[in-house]
Amino acid sequence: MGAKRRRRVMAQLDQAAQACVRAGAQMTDLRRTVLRLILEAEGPATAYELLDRLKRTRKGAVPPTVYRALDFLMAQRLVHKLERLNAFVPCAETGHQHMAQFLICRECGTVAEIEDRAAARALEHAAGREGFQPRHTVIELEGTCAACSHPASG
Amino acid sequence: MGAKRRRRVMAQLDQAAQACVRAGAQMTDLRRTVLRLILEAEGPATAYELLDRLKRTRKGAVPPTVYRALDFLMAQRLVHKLERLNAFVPCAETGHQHMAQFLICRECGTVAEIEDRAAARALEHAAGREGFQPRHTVIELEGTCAACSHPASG
DNA sequence: ACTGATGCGATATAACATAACATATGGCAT
DNA sequence: ATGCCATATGTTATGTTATATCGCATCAGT
Ligand SMILES: [Zn+2]
Ligand SMILES: [Zn+2]
Ligand SMILES: [Zn+2]
Ligand SMILES: [Zn+2]
Repeated sequence: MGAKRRRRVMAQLDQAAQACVRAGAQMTDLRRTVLRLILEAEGPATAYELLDRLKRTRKGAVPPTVYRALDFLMAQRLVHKLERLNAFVPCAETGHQHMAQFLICRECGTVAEIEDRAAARALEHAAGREGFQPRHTVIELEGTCAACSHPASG
Repeated sequence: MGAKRRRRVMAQLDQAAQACVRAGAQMTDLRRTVLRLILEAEGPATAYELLDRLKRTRKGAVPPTVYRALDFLMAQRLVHKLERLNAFVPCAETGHQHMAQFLICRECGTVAEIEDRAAARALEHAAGREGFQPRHTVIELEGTCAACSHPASG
């Protein structure tokens, strides 16, 4: 089970590297490592959690080390920041631009990235009516996920 | 011009106090003062900005003092937190429950609270499809406001 | 070689938020 | 009146998240 997942992570890293080439951006060792740590994480990872893991292989890593990598990865749309959690997750749909939307479960901590076009359109229109040009949109729904709603039936 | 605004703030404070009574919540001096500081602020106010102002009249105020008041005011839906800015604004539409939506201008810092029912419905439906029950939703559009988009025509 | 852009190292500090325990107050049952 | 509980706030300390700034190395274009 671990092997399959590792292969998937590797494939995602390669995809990400190719996307960077296409965008004229440099996927360095550091950035690739931080992205790998995020991909390998079970859920959202905070900057300092990533830093701790990064330190295992990169002795001198300090906060700016990881924040710089995160800034790059966010600019490339390879990862998203969850503002409610101050934590980072891989983009579930890299490659095409989208208005990321998240469902964050308070019970189990699970985060799901969804993409509801109707909601995105509605917000774009609402902004347009105000003459507002959105550059970055945060949409995070915090509550109870399906699994945690059901009283463990079975 | 200042007098008019002060009267409006006072009216808002009284409304807020009444809402608290209806909700069985205690609008204490401290909480009222923090709400007043938020209402008087020109724009979004951070917790530490509020703390600094609070200290002028409440000598021993420390971070927990203001964070507790903010927690109360948020629970009463009298203020919102802007997650992108770690800052607080008064609710523009107190009294009726709503999915707050914000337009945050990067240029001038202006924040507008809007309420687009179509977007809210779409997100509720999207969550429902996933079996997710939202309790709190963050919607923040960051970009350029109408005033800042126009090259100062005149 | 010179220059500018980028990536990263390294140190320090700023900004944001909470834990944990103490004290005060008021309502209420005995 | 006394004891008890809940709520609000005081108090001290700490934890967590993020940035500023300066320096060095590399590399591409000139
Ligand atoms: Zn995404
Ligand atoms: Zn859950
Ligand atoms: Zn509101
Ligand atoms: Zn503006």
